[in-house]
Amino acid sequence: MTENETGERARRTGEATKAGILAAARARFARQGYERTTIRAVAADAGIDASMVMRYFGSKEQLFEAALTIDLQLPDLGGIPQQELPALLVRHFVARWEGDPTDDALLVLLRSAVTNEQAAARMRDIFARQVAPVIATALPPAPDVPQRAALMSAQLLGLALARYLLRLPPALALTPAEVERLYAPALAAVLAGP
Amino acid sequence: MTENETGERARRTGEATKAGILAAARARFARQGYERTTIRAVAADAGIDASMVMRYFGSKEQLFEAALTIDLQLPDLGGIPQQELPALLVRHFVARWEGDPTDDALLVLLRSAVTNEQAAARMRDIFARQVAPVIATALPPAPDVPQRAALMSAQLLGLALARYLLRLPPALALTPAEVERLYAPALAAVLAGP
DNA sequence: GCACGATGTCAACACGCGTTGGCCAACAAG
DNA sequence: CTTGTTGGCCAACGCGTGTTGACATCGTGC
Repeated sequence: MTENETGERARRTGEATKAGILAAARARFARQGYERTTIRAVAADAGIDASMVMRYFGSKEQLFEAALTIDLQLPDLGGIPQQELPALLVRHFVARWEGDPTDDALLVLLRSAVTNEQAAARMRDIFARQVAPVIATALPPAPDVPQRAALMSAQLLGLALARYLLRLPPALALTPAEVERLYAPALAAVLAGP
Repeated sequence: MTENETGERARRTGEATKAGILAAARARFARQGYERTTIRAVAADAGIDASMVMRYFGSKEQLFEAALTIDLQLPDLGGIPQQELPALLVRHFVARWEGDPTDDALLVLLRSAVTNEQAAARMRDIFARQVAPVIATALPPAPDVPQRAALMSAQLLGLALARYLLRLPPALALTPAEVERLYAPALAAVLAGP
């Protein structure tokens, strides 16, 4: 057994390969979803044999699980006035979707969550842990805060669906700034309540 | 001419079988999506052999195509005042989603459109032919009417996504009337513009 | 009666899938 | 040198898939 020493030399470990597999898997899952993504294709993208994927991740399902890890990177909304929250959320999400083209995490999650119960559960978890609390801190306490947060999330998800998944032409015709201008008031309407 | 006789095995006409296959296919596609739905499973649900499905529909893809035929049954909005349109749309869509449980058409379309380009194209077509014109008739002419219609569709799709596909608990906690009360103003915000 | 088309079953084919296990090359340690 | 570990390839297995074609059954028109 190899022992780690303090003066550890730079070695070509399996970690690099594992990261390569994960990146390839994310890209495939994002483009094709869970079912149509094959272990063989992921392995080919990563430049190794399919059996290596099994070695490092155990099974296709575990590989998928690993690819689902996501951090929405929501900013801290502690001091944000309620009026500015909607525009900020829209801007942040659009930027997140259109930012780094190699960051397929959101695409993986949304595309998979619609047909894969495992991914749907992950989505619910992300909403409960990352989205709902952040929105709740910017709102005065009320019994229907979680419901309003869910409806705001629905709006943001619907935007992503129409623009980045279905690619409705009129939705694509808008610039990010125009989306913010037209869509933020809609978030605000749910935020404020009827 | 074949007569229906009680107690005797009536041989099915081809149309009845075809309709049975289509109903079974819609249910499977709605629950499992395109990839995980197998011809054998559809045939078993319809109580016939898998080769019958091929006989009647040619291929799995053509069966899917047939299952995608959808009529949103949007009411004529000719005389509707603009103020009432959002609530009417929300009510109509929620009713359509929660109405007939055997009518899986919407579920098929939405679930498939996220991973299947064929279904996505169908969705764009439905938006362009059924949704956008109806919304446009209720609005004063403006250059950004299609964009606003697309964003309203995004909101309705997001609602369906959160409530019926992802099943976010807070979104499920709302009654249809509460959804209408909270969500219609959001549609109105997009409809009216900033 | 008899052929015929409609309705349906059955067995098989070819293929791609996830997964397994054996083998190989490099290399560090004893 | 031997031994063990690591990173990797290769061939194969078992299975389920979409799809095909040969065969069975039965009501009905000539």
